[in-house]
Amino acid sequence: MSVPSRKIIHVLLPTPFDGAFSYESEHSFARGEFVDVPFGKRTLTGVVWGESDPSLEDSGGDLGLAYKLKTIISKHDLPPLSSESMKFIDWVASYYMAPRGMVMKMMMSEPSVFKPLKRAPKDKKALADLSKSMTTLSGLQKVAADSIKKCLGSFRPILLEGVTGSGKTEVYLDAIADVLNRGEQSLVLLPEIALSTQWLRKFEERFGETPVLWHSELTPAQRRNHWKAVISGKARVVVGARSALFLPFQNLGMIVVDEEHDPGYKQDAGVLYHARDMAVMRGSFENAPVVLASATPSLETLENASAGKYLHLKMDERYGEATLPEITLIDRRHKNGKSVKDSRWISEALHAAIKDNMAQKNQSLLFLNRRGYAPMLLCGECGVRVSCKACDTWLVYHKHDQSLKCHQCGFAALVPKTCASCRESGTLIPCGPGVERVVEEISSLFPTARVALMTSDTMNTYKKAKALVEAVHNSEVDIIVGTQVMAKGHHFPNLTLVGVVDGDIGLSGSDLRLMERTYQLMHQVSGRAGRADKKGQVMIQSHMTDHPLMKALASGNIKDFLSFEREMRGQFGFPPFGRLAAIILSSKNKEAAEGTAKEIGKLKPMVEGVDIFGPVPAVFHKLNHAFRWRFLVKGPKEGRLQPLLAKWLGSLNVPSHVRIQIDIDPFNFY
DNA sequence: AGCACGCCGACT
DNA sequence: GTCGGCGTGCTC
Repeated sequence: MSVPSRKIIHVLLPTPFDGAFSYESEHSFARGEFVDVPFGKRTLTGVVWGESDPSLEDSGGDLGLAYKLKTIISKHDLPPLSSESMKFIDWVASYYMAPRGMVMKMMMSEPSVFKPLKRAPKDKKALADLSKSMTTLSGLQKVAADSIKKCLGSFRPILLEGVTGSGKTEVYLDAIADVLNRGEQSLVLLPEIALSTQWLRKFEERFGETPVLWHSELTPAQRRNHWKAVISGKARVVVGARSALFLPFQNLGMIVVDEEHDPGYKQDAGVLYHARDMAVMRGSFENAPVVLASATPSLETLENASAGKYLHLKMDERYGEATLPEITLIDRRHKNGKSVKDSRWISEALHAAIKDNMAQKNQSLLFLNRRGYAPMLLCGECGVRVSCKACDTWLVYHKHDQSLKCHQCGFAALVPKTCASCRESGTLIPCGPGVERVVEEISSLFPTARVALMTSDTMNTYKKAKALVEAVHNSEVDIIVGTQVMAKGHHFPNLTLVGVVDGDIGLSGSDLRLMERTYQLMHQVSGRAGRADKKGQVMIQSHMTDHPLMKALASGNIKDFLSFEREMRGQFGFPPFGRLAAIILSSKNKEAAEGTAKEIGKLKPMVEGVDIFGPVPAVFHKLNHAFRWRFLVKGPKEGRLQPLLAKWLGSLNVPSHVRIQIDIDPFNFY
């Protein structure tokens, strides 16, 4: 018999459970309130997900009321999570088949908020009035901005397409001014590295203030302040990397996803979400427009736009049909594609082009998507290659610090003096090119050139990234050697020549968007192609110049490229023409991984229109001491794969030392 | 996810 | 003899 006034409160906790835990209390709690509860031997902060009256509770049942419920300890003096935020959490969890608790944990991303403060906080300015407007928009910009403003107050995805320099940023900042007038919050998502001074300068020009920032390099105190500013509604404009999408907004009026095509929006650890896709969902819960901005929209977004699901605003009318920069294929098997004297990775044709470009005081980029000096070390004596003990990978040689690194698990060690296998010393030979090696070679080919290396190793903090970007902007660099990070969110007006050192890497990928990415990258880095002053040129060194994709690229026509890509994806039923899900099994026990994978394989459901491939050993079969097997599930665009996956995987009992991970809408097939 | 409990290897 | 490795199990 329970006293009528006692309530059962359901609290969702930041733990890997999908369901809320039940507690009792004499008090009533509002949904969304943050409360402290005892959980096992510790105290956790969770969120009130619901309340029920014990008298209405059906006897026992699935709550398992065989034991006495614990009591809620206290509640926090914070505004409750909005019901829109809670709906969003529910939805993300169900879409990605992730425990709701873990999704909510992302929204409680600053744990110190829930701990008592050691020192009194310095009362930080809670983002002053953003009002100052100094920029005038061009006619075209105004049209686009007005179209966005008309959508405020209701859900509407909008593709804002326009070449770099067409002023997309000014357009959405202008719309943000209207959101401010409505008293609502705005969120701008940028690819991680693009949170640059370039962008912030534009913002400050427009609003005379700094927005509230959210990214991985904030100090805990900053995170605490910013998180609180968001939940209290004081933060009017938030700019951040993908994780900012999970901030506890109170009244979100608009979301912008800049560089929407950037693969960095796909979270590849923990809850495997795609921030662009989830931004659209969050917008729908918040009744807010979602602006997806890009010069090179993803095929998915373009498809949604042409199907009329997204409003399509184009900013580049005055350039007519946008064209790719002039693209030349350099066939490494033929004479002018042969390496120039004293070189292994630079062809005569590319060498001549760089020389020319330098003479005209323009910048050149050598693009190679391989960090380090050489992807592998080989023993010249016994032929053994140095591999990672934890993974199925070769260790990458980084010459600058004489290290060997595993790019999968992060293992790093100094280069050994002797071969571990035959014990001979000084026999290890670097094999293949990495960016460091290209730097070395290009520096000896062009001794007077100022060469900059731009990779995640040299741009791993905002400070370093900023310095490099500014050096390029200030023309303190003649030749950039870089991986894809160099292109993220940056545009270099004097960069007019791009040499793709190994164009074949993009063709043999186990990443279905690799080709699209290569094209996007070229577009992004290849100068102001089509503008009167400087025309961009791209040279791709390849051994497969007959490959249809290469030919499509060389045609120099975006439409050719996109229709080829579209056709390929359509043919295979890949997104956006079908749905994919990957299942990854992993275990430190080799036999358990394989055995479980095969057991699950035997139970593959047979469903019309759905193909299930696998199990196959993952591309990196061994990763971090774990052995991995994969399934790929492919289904029609209409409908969802999740129910099928839940039915298939939910019923089986997997040994506890085998981990099952579901990747909905996977990006890579590793 | 944490955190504790529990059972086998190299050290104060 | 104990410290500590991480496999396993539990949390309203």
